[in-house]
Amino acid sequence: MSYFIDVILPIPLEKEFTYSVNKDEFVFLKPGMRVAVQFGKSKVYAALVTKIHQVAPLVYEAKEIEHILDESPIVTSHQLELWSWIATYYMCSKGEVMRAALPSAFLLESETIILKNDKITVDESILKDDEFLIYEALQHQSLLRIQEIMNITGKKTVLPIIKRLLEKEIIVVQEEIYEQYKPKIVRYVKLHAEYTKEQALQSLLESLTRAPKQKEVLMHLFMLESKNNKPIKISELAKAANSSAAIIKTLIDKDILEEYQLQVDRVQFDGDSSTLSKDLNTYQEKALQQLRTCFLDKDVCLLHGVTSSGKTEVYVKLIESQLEKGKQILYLLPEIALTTQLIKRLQAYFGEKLTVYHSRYSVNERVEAWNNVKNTTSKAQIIIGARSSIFLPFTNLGLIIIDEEHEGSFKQFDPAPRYHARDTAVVLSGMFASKVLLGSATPALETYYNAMQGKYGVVELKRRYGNVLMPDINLVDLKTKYKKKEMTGHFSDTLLEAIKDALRENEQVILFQNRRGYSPVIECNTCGHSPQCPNCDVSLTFHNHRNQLRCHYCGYHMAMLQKCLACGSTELSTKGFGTEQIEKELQELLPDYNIGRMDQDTTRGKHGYEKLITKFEDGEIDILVGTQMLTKGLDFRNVSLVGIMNADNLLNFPDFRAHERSFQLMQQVAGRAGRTSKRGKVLIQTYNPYHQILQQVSVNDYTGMYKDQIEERHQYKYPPFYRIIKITARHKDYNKVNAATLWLAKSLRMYFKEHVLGPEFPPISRIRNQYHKNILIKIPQGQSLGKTKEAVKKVHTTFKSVRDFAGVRIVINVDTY
DNA sequence: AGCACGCCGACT
DNA sequence: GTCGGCGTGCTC
Repeated sequence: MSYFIDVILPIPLEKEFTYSVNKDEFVFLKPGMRVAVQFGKSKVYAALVTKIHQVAPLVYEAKEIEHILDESPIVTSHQLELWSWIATYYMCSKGEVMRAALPSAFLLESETIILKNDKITVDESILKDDEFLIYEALQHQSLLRIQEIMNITGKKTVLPIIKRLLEKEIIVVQEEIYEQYKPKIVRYVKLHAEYTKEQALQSLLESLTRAPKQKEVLMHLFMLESKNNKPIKISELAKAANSSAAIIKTLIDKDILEEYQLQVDRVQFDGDSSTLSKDLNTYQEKALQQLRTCFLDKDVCLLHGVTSSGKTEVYVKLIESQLEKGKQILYLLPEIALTTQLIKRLQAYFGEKLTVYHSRYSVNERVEAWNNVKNTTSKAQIIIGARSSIFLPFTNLGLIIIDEEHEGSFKQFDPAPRYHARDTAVVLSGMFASKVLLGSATPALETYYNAMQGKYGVVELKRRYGNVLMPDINLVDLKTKYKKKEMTGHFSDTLLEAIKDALRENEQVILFQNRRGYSPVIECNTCGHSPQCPNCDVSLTFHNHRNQLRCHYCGYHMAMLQKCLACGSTELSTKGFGTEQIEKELQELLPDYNIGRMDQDTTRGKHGYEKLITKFEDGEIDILVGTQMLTKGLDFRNVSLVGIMNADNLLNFPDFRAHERSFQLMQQVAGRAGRTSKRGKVLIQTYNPYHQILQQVSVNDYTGMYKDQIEERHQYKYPPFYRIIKITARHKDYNKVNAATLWLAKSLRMYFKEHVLGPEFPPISRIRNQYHKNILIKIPQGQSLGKTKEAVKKVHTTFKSVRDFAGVRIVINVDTY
């Protein structure tokens, strides 16, 4: 009898693969366990078992597995179900989902190592030069890696050389696999069992009179033992006795002390969690009651609460009641909002029960969090994390909170799976019959639409906490300001005066400019030429700080030009402005104040972001200039003024979401102002103060914005009325991209007629020397999504078999938000 | 995705 | 002539 398993491999291939196993393995294996398998000629991967069966494959011989990696499943059946849903809905392979879902420590990959063959005596004369080099290196080193061989020979293609050496039997190769996860072991000590009797101890202490240091250590050990009655770490003892590890080692060697080891979690919370959750004010209390009622007959509810209305406190209450029921809670946040500020606040309430799952944590920490969730340990009852935390192995989920629900970063863009964590969370929640709470001051149009349609429940929270007034938002017309010459650099007199007023009152200021660098364009005054990126279709941004021209798409950079590349003129001017320029102007205008800048360039380092925030909180910075980063979940007490340097470049963004996004962004930035008793002030500089969106921002009119935008979406056939699938073709050859997309659009039109838009070049048509071109498919309500995707897949498959289009990369993006 | 195989230009 | 470029096809 033969036995087989089907596995998912972490590679972008549609198929699952079948391997053969022996009877014991057949009995032992369960879906969700990992096995190491050889795939292709040499590589070994960790594959995930999905099925155990006895159906032999028809057209090929199944390979045997290498070995089993897990004692018990590391992935639950719920997860496998969710993976399937993601793969189908977002049109990607299960392997891609697997890669995104598992902590990288679970995804072992092998590396080829080269060893010398001891069984043979080598005739060195038959070796060629590079072969000899490797042979010689192996005399000194027991093993070599491919990378090392590349360094030794100075060649890029080393595999043929290795092949020749293999044939001559001079070397052997092996695949080295390594399990990346290493449990953290802490060493403890206790008194050896022999000395637990009073008398034995007495004589021991006497015998140690001539070793005062050792006696000292022992005395401290007793002190520590009596003090807190818990295991004593070696490191702890060494510190307490002001002694060295060597002395302790001597004691262990003499069998006076006994060493033992325990496995511990890397992430441990050892603070105080005694803080009781705050009492809610009447409005919060009312919202909480409404939410509870809502959840009786709705699975998803929206909490639409203005900025600083105390949504978090409401969440805390809901979390508490889930904890009482022993359920797990998932708290999703956009990556950037996962600041220590918020985590500390929640830790104060929930302490030990809270686990943070986050890309900044090490692979080992992630594995521990994973295991804690799967084993339903109390440590991982509340998970707070960014979008990838939806992949954790929940067993008993009761509630998912999605804070800042409108944030675009919940959608993954670049590597597949291109999933939206909010929408996936709703599906995940369905598997556990749990509830989803969406929270936002500026809900996504789709969400609000669902709420209006009665699909989601909705609860409003319109008062700010402590009855702080909503900030006073004013528009500043740049056109008249320039005409009247009331501008200093990029600052209108209105804004500048307001900044000075705030500073005089010892308050802080936030200035928002949605562009980093000094200026996005450099132009020659004589011939009008402006330097472009050689790899991308954009002009280079000038960074004053480094005196460089940089491309924000591919990272290309060069020293700032002294003269025009086209005509040699030295008269170069800057067009447009970014955060750097604002910072510089401010420093000149207000030399007595400290100005900070927060953008990708200043938050690059590991704790760069953290440091800036702390500095601002501590009042070391008076004015903070920054990009989008400023908007997310930060809570600064002393900010009384927020300035938006230029609203127009937000509004003019070529995307059907630009207006919605601008509204959300400006409302969120504005929300940073005046979080305590004093009413905050917001100034928005624009050339177009009568723009509908700006008017709506200035009076906090979310509903008005919603009505206008939803009308437009309806008229122009955009979400939520139509779903969108975007298909992008990429290739370095311009003509090939054109031909390929024309072919695709034509084929798709056979199915979807007028609902196919394009092909059209995006605003930046070339990135990293690859041309991009898009086709949009709009799917009306009522049209089967499943069938639509099948049709798209069919077209894609046919496309792949067309010879002329070989090498054209196709990216399918479902729900392009 | 990796990796092998095979075909073609540009250097010792 | 080999080296290294890249296009093509396959992986249980």
